[in-house]
Amino acid sequence: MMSRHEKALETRKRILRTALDLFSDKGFDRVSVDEIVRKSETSKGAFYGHFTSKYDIFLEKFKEIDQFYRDFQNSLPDSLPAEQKIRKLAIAQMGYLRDELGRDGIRSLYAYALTPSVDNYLSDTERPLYAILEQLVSEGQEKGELTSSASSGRLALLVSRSMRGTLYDWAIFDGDFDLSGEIDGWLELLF
Amino acid sequence: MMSRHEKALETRKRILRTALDLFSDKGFDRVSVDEIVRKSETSKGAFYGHFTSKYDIFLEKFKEIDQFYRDFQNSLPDSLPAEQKIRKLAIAQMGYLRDELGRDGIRSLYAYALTPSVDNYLSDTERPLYAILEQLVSEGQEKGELTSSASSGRLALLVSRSMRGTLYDWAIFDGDFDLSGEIDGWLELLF
DNA sequence: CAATTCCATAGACCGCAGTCTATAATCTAT
DNA sequence: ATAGATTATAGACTGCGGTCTATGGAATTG
Repeated sequence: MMSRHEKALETRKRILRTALDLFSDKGFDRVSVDEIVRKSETSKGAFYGHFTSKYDIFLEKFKEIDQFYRDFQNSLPDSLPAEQKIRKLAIAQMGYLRDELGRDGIRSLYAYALTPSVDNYLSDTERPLYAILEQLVSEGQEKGELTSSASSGRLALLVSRSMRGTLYDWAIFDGDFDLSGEIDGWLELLF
Repeated sequence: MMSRHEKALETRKRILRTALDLFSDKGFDRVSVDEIVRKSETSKGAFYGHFTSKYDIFLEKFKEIDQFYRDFQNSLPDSLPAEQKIRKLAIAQMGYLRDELGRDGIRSLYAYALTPSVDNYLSDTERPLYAILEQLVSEGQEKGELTSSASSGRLALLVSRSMRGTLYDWAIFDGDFDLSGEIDGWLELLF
C-alpha cells in the first residue's frame, strides 16, 4: 500500500508531467490550469497544493538551465581569454533558451518576472549564472583583458542585463532577429 | 442638443479621465475596469467601444512622453558633443518615467508589451525616440565622436535596448537603484 | 482497536479582463 | 413626418488564474 505522502508525490509528478507536456505542445499561455487538472485527472486543490502558481510549474523547467550553465562552463578550454569565454557562454545560452523555451516561453517568463510581489527567478542574484559570470569577469580583470573600472560583480550584472535586454527585445520584436548573433555583436561592442 | 457623436466623445473623455485618475491614485493593476466603469457612470460596452483594452488607456498617458522627448531635444545646446546629448536625454528620460509612471507603471507597461499579438508601443520603431536617437548618433558619427563600425540605426537600437534593459531591471529588482545614475554609468561604459 | 487528528484532494466559488447581445436614441432618406 | 438604418451603450456572460471549504481516508495516540 502507498503511504499518503507517496501518493501525494505521485500526484505532484503527474501534474508536473502533464503540464510540461501541454506547455511544450501548445505554448504556455494556451494551456489553462483547468486543462492541466482535467488531463492529469486531479483537481485545482491538488494543483495549488503542490505548486504556488501556474508559472511555478514553468520555473521547474527553467531551472534546468542552471545545470546547462555549469556544464557549459566546465566544457570551456582554460586557454581561452575570458572575454571569449563570456561570449561563448552568452551565445550558448541564447541557443539553449531559443530551443528549449521558444519565444512564447521567454515571453511568459519575462512577463511573470514582472508580477508584483513574486520572488521571481530572473532577479535572483544567487543564480549560478551570476556566479559564473562574475568568476569569468574576475579572471579577465586579473589577466588585464577586461577593464577594472568597475567591480567584477557590477560588470557581471551589466552583462546579465545585456542578456535580459536582448531576450526582452527578442520577445517584443517577435523574435525576428538571431539571438546568438545579436548578443555576440553586442558583447563585442561592449568589450 | 448634443449630437450622438459629441456625446460619445464626452463619454470617452469621462472614462479616460476617471481611469487615469484612478491609475495614478492606486496603481495600474489595482484598478479594475469595473471600477472605472462604475466611477465614471458608464458601462463595459462604452469602455470597450472607446478603448481596445485596459492597457490601451494607459498608453494614452505614455504617449505624452513623445512630446517630452521632442521638447528635450530642442532644449539641448548645439555645442554639446553628441555623446553628451544622448546621455542627457537618457538621464532625463529615466527621471521622467520614474516620476510619471513609477515602478508600477513601468512594470505594467513592460508586461503589456509582452502580450502576444499586440501592437505594443515599445517595439514600434516609428516612435520619436528612435528618430531622435538616430539623429544624435548620426551627428556623433559625422563628428567622429562615435564609432562608425555600425550604422546609426543599429547604434540607436542598441542604445534604446540599453534603456529598456535598465528599465526592465529596475522593475524586477524592485526599483532599488537609481535609474538615472544607472543609465549614465552604462552609457559611459558603452561609449 | 477505537478515537482523534491531520492533510491531500475535490470542486464550488471569486474577481478579473474582455466579448456578445439587446436596446434605445439619433441619424438618414424619402 | 415617418420608416428604416446606424451606433453608443448597458449589462449578462465567458474563460481565466487563483482561493476557500468540506470530506474521506490515512496517520497517530491511548
